Amino acid sequence: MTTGYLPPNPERPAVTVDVVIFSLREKDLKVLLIRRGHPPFTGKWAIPGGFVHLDESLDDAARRELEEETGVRDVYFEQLYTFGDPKRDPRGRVITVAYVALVPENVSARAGDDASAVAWHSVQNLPPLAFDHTEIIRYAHRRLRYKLEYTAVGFELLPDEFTLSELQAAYEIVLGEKLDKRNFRRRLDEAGILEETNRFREGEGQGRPARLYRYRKNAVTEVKARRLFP
Amino acid sequence: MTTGYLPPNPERPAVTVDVVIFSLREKDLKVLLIRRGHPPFTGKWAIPGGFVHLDESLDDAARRELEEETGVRDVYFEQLYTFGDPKRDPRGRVITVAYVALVPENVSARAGDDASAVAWHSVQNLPPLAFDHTEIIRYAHRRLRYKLEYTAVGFELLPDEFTLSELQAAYEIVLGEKLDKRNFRRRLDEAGILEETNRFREGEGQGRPARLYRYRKNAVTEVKARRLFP
DNA sequence: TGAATTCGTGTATTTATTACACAAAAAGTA
DNA sequence: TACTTTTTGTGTAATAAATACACGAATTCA
Repeated sequence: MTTGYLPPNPERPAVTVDVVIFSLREKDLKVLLIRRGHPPFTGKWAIPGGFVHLDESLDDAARRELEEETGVRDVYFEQLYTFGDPKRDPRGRVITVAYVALVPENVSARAGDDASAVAWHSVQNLPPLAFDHTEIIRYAHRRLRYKLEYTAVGFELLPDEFTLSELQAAYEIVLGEKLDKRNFRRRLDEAGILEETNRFREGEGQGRPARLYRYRKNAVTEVKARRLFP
Repeated sequence: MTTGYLPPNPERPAVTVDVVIFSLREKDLKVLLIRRGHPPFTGKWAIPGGFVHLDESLDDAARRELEEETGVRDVYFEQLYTFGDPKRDPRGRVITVAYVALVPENVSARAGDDASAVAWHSVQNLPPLAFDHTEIIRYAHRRLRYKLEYTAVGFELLPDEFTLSELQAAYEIVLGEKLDKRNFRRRLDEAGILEETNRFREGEGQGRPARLYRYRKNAVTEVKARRLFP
């Protein structure tokens, strides 16, 4: 602490981070919800979150919440928006910094301390949620669709190796529209963000085995000059 | 206050809003800076901001700060990003929700309570700034360039009526590149977001007077299907 | 009245996007 | 083992969008 005014304690809002965790499951875009075990909104579904510790950055707080609920580190996440309506929490003034995270299907959820249950819910069919979490999820979904068109973020929803059909299906689920197979592949090819492996997805389906691809980590992902999928 | 845990006072961060106010002046993109009159960073330049009151929303706090420094209401502004590094303020933990605002050239700055001076500075040539404000301005500038390509936000930097050349110059300054006059005008025409007036900018230059246009308020501005200026 | 300046307009070329179909490889079944 | 079913992987022509580019008209200034 150096000199200088800071507001006395009772005048400070509380600050939380809340994380919208997306994952593709059962051919649907799902979001991880917890059933609240404490007031307010006990028994209601909510996105995971918690108070920001005094010595951790916002990103660190989001990472911590994410790991508590999924056990995973090193997944894609980014800050979404900060929600600060004075009435959004009945306990008093709570400002929340919302994050979005993308995890692949092989990541499983686990209930944290203050949740009585955890489950994946389709974004198309959300239960009534605590706080303004419905609004937050809607906002996150809009941002995800948007980012998918411009950046290579779609890979974050798939395991390390995937077939082109799986990747296309992922895009179709998030964007909510069918894509043309050949045009989709041409775009990926031009973008140069994939590398092919010598392995194939065999035995699973009943047709011809598809080649497995992997995302080139050194590919420039952010702020493409052109849309990836117009 | 209903039941439910909230962290006790000393564990809460302080929360501010800071506003990056952009304006076009002297054929340059400028940002409004205040010279700090109190610790920390007394005498250093900073973007205007202040603590969020317990009973106001974040947008309201940003609007209030904006009005204090410029005297204007009803200008374009939007939330930018929330900066929360634990070390960003030497007084202790202060999280800031950053905003961007766009004001036309006819708006003038005025020093608030805790500023010893106010001035417009070119974003190309910023003085050393307090806190992480250099980073915040950089981020805001990137977002502005980006938004300009996709939305009709450029009008917010001009007065109600403007010539097409003035509008083009505004875009060129923010984007940092020359645009083709005929292509620029065709795009505006196709977008259908302008309406022409019967008035002309006369006497000011030495060439042929240019027609004045105005932005059609009912035009759909957000999330164009196509880029406005690719 | 002529020189200088800014305004306002159209077309041809290049590039990007879209729409569309079939043979090859494997699995399942009779 | 042959036949059916399913999924993979590939190219081209038509349409739409983006770019590059020049000059006469209207005004001010000397």
